[in-house]
Amino acid sequence: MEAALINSITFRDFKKGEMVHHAERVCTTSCFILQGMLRVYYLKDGREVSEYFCAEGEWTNSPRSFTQQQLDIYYIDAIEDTKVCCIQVQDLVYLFNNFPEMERYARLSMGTLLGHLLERVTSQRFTTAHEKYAHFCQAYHNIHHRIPLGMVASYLGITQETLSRIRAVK
Amino acid sequence: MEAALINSITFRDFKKGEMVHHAERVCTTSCFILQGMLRVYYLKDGREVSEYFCAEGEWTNSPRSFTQQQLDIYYIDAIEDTKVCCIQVQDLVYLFNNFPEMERYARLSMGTLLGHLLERVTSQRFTTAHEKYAHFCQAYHNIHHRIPLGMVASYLGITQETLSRIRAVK
DNA sequence: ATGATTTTTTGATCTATGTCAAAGGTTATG
DNA sequence: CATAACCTTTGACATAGATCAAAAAATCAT
Repeated sequence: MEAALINSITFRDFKKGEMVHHAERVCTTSCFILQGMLRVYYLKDGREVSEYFCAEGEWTNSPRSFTQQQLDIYYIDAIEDTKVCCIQVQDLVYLFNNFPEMERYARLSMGTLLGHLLERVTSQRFTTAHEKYAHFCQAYHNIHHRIPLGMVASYLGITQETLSRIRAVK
Repeated sequence: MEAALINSITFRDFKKGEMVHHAERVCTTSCFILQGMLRVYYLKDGREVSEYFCAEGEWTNSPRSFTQQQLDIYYIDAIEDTKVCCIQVQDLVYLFNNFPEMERYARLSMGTLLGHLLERVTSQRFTTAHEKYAHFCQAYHNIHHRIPLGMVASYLGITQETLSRIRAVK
């Protein structure tokens, strides 16, 4: 299995601000971040809304587009110079079909992701902008300071101005 | 595999208002709803906050508690008289270990669930109470009228009063 | 470095939604 | 079938956070 895995992997570098995935294409690549940071976002009324941020040690793709091989709303870009290794969806399918332990790995890591998302849904309701920001800092504990304020604001669903004021008092 | 599956399954009935799962226990059972409706909720400042609703054809449990076998914040109750068939976590583990196709089924249905959750996170930001309610009606198209107003309000993170007014104008 | 972008902060309003309170409806129970 | 328990609606008022505008600070490119 190791050999099959190693053969499927390629390396890529992205400059800060460079596009990693475009919403007009089906996502066929999943990136494992070695260094740097990627942002998954979409456009709403012409504005970029950050969906989430991925840093070292995380797999990044446009989830529904990658798993279902169809179009979705998400763009991905690099918010720092970033080094990744990539796997193509067809190689991953091959691995799933030939190595059942991969299937288990995927199921378990999806379970973890699901837990995080559920927690986030929870944190978004019945909470003030302050509480949302506090939760964000906790969820992204050691990387939150690497993300520009405007992106954090759109992630939280509040305006830049409000977030700026929140940071000022804290 | 069919035999193994059938032997693991038991049937249960819940009356409207009856508790299905208590947050003080680890969740060891997953319920497949044959008829009726269950609600997953948690307590915030003594109030019940609905996390989501499950109807016919869906598996219901306390997600992190069931998959990680640890405590979590969620309670589950029946909001209608409900008939379910249940599987115990240890039986499911057995099936996963002995029937790789089960593993795949679980991974794929998790992927679907993940997509839904992501969409929900999206819908919670930058939307007015009106938009949130409209999205809810869409997401729960043919079952939303079966859910009491107060529960819908807490699901959306708005007050009952606001939801009542939204419904009035529409 | 130095001017040009871009990002963040600050200030002055405005509005959607929350809170509190009470009255109507509806459903369950002895 | 009556009374209690619960659920929904309506009203008056308060407030967190949005919007618009512009200054200040930080970052980028020549």
